[in-house]
Amino acid sequence: MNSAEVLRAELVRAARSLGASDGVEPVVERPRDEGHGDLATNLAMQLAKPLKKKPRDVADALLGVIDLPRAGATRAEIAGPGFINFWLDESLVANKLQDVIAANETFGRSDAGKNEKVNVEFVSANPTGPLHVGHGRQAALGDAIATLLEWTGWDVTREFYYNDAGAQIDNLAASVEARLNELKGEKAEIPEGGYHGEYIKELAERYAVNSEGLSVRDFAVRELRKEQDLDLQAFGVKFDKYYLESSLYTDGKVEETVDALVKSGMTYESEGALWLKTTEFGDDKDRVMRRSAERGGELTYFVPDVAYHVTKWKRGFHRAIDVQGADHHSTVTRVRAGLQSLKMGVPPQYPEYVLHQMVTVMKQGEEVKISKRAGSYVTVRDLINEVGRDAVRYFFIMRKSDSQLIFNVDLAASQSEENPVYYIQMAHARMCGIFRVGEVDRETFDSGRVDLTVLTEKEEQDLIKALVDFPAQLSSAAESLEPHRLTTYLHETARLAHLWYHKHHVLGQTAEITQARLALARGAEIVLRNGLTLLGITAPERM
RNA sequence: GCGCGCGUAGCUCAGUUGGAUAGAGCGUCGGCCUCCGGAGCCGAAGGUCGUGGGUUCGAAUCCCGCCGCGCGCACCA
Repeated sequence: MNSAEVLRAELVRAARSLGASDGVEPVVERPRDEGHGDLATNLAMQLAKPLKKKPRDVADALLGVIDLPRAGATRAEIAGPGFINFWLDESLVANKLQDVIAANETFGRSDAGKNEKVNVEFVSANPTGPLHVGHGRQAALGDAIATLLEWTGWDVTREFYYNDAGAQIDNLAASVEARLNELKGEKAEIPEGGYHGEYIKELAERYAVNSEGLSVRDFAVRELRKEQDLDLQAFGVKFDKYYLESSLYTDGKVEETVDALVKSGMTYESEGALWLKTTEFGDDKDRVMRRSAERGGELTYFVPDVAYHVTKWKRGFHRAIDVQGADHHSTVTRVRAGLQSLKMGVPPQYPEYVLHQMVTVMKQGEEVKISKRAGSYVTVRDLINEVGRDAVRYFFIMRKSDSQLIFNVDLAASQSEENPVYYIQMAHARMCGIFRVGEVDRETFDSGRVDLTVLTEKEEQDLIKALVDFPAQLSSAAESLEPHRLTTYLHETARLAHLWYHKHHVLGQTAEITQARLALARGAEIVLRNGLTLLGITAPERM
């Protein structure tokens, strides 16, 4: 139990003894303003109405029945409209640092997920070209979310869904064909909606030299998948499962789903097409599942998508998270409507979606729109080559996914403290540096017998509190599926570490102080390292 | 036009799920200083949280209207 939980338990007991109902859930949090103590509760304000008393009177009464030592506090006072602020025993706070060091690389882990299975699907690019910056944001976001869930006790599967069956692939094949014709001296006629990038020409050239007995289509898909794999490798993202859309057709899963939907009674025929009543589930109009004969009679794209999500459910994932660009927003209602129509006991909010807004790449104050190879867009590879994997990862998750992201290439590439990645890595390297210069082995450093209560400087207390708060920050980031909370936290913690470092020397003090400060440096190093590695960013020992 | 998202310091953005005097970095201005690890450290100025209402003890946060930006609105994916 952490200090907040201890306090909350005591508050519940106190509230009951005042005659509050059993359902009280006092909010205990760390106040923004440190003048307001280490922890604060709004309990008195919550109880004011049911008890028909003024908040401050309730607070008074509560203080009368609260057992401070049992709550882990040394002092409490009523403030503002009726908050009760608590000051924790400083020695307790300092001793929390022991926990950080003892847990080391596992510090921050929790078991909220109870080892239940969750599927995180991200990137899911069509194999029609190199990955673009949007995919990059998705890769960084999805991978970070997956890791956050792992750290909070979920059994995570990272999954990539290849749309290798639809019209996009026809366009791809036709585009390569056009370039092949060009090689034969004919005029290249790239179809409408086709692909114009330089890489298409390269594909055609390679195919012309050695087709390996494959069709243009199969060859192109294979090569581009290989290329995307390399992009992901460069980015350090690993998937547990690649799911091919085409397999849904060959396994008959798509037709199964169509049949089941028809049987559910949620479909109807109109104008020669088959429709799904998505309006029953909040859509603004019903959607076509199967086009009429005169339009080709093919299934629309969201049908295999429904079939795909059925497999997720059947594969035992009772929680699924899809990370997608916000431009695919319209699929959300359709996929959910399909799953609901099937009445398989899938919750209405399944799958959960994390949608991200667009990425704008800026270089020297100007927007960069194209890359040489891809033509119409900037690739992930371009960015990685230019600023490095760490910076790309960090920059892609440092913003809330639902706000647009401006990727400042110059800042990401700079080796200065204005660059947040560099700033955090530098803080970590500094902590390591202390040990290096002091010739103390970090790994075997034993803080067990060190008296940490001598860490009474303001900067020390601030840093300790931040370090101890890491698991809570991590949990909240995981719960809300918002990795940016962690980057914000890490930046702030790095700031506190820099501040402390500049103000107080570790080496060359009395043995007592040096030992205690080494423990603090070790704790900071651990938290920064865990945070960075969790996000797929390296934590160098020197820079 | 309809749906979704966004609008917070000059700029880029946080804001602990409704809490106390709204924060950080960069930039600007004014001082220090070379240290275990380096164009560093300290301080100041800077805000009607797009706007107008509502909900309540309390709103940047929730609800409604309006303004601005982005995305989506096919028998495309």
